[in-house]
Order: sequence, then C-alpha cells, then structure tokens
Amino acid sequence: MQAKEAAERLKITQRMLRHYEKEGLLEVGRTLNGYRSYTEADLRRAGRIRDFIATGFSTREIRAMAACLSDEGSGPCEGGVEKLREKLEHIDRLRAELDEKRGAVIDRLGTLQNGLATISSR
Amino acid sequence: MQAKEAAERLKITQRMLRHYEKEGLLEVGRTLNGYRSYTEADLRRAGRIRDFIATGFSTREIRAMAACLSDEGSGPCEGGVEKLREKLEHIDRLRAELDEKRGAVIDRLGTLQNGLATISSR
DNA sequence: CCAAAGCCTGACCTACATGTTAACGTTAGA
DNA sequence: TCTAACGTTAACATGTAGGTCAGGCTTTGG
Repeated sequence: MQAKEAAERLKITQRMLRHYEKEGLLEVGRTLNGYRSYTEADLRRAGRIRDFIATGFSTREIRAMAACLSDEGSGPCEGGVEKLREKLEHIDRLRAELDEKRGAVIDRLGTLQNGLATISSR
Repeated sequence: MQAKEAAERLKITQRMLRHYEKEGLLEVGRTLNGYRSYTEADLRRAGRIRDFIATGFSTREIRAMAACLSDEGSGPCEGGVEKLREKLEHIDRLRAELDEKRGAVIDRLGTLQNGLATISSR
C-alpha cells in the first residue's frame, strides 16, 4: 500500500514513517515509479517502532535491539550477550513500572468518573 | 535531605531534580541558607516523575496529569480522562510486545550461551 | 583560617522527535 | 490536456531531556 494509507492505519505521519526508515529501523520496498510500497509486515514493524518510541525508547536503542533480536544472523551482534542482559533488566524494570502505572491510571480513572458522576447526579 | 543524597537515592542527576522543579512538577522547600531540602514525600513524587518521563511522558503531559492525578482539586482537569485512556492503550499494547520480546530475548540468550558452551568445550 | 566539598543560578550545547515548507515528479479523473 | 491528489527529497524550525561548566555562596573538618 502507499504512504498515505500506511500512515493513516498507523495513526502517525508519513514524516515519521520516513524517519524510521532513515534511522535504519525499517526497510520499505519501492514500486517502479519510486513510490514506497508498504507490506502488512512493514506495518506491523512500524507499529511496534511507534509504540516503542511512544514509550520512551530512542531510535538508537531500538536499532540496537533489532540487531540482537533477529532470529537469524548471529553475526553482527557484538557483545550481544551483555547487551541483551542489560536490555532484559530494562525491560523487566519497565514492565514493573508499567504495571504500577497501569494500576494507578485505572484507579484514577475510576475516581474521576465517580467524582463526575457524583457531581452530575447532584 | 540535601540534593546530593536525593539524587543518589533516585539515581538521577541533581540537574534533573532542578529541571522537574523548573517545569513546575515539584516544589521543594529550602533551608535558611537557600539549600533545597527534600522530604521523603518529595522523593516519592520525584521518583514517579522520573518513571513517567522514562516511560515517554513529557513534562507537559505530566503537568496536565498532575492536575488530574491529584487527590483533591477536581478543578482544572480539561480532557484529562481521554488522555489517560490513550496512554493506557499505548501501555497495554507495549506490555504485550514486551512480553513477546522478553521471551525472544530469553530464547536468544539460551541459544548464544549454548553456542559458546559448545565452542569452549571442544 | 584554609581547603574541600556541597549548594545555587544561569548559560550554553547536544540529541532527537516531529512539524513545515519548498521544489519537483507521477497518476488519475474531468 | 489540465488539475487535483499523491509521491519524493531536502532543508529549516521547534520543543524538550539532559549534560556540562562557570562564578559564587556555605559548611565542615583539620
């Protein structure tokens, strides 16, 4: 599919799709006329990138992860084991924080809605 | 407590503590000599700010939320509920991906270590 | 009293996500 | 054929996290 549709489906801008590409996070094929042609797999990958960025990862970090996480190519994974270990720590810590956060947000949502309900039912 | 200890306990820099303050996310008392004096409550709050930032919230968003998240003041909470919902979506989506990824990382670690063990035992 | 170590403010610099705009090629419909 | 809508690249602009450094207090231990 073309850029416009891809961006719409991902709810990001075409600008950011190009940005991911320039940062080496995504490779997108071209049609004869030079237009980008996004596959469904591209969309899924881009969606993950979008979420990682929205959750505080830099393109640099994402790039490092991508190299080490690929199923094939045990090739260019320099010092990969340590990096992976570090990353695991980060991920686990983040998971815990996200859980906390999630709970807090949900609680708060409840409180707000109760508050609003209380007010509007006066 | 003083700035140095606060920063050490939070594992961030004094710079960032001051930054939070300047951004209006944190109010810290002063001693007679003008030094900041952090209470335990300040630490907890700063820790939360740190985690929010590390998880992709901007100071602007946190500020908006702070209004929404405070236990009192149901006052200036414009559109807060929707924002909270959006963030929840991101968080949940990412949680799922992190789980996936975590599994992949663990597998990959195993593979690498087996590989190394195989080599070193030759 | 002096030096070391802390604190303060303010300014400057970097990295990076993201928006916007200009200049230009392509495609499809009236 | 003309125009609108789409695509492309490249350049410039902005907002913000975060580092670092300078100049100048205060506190504390020898």
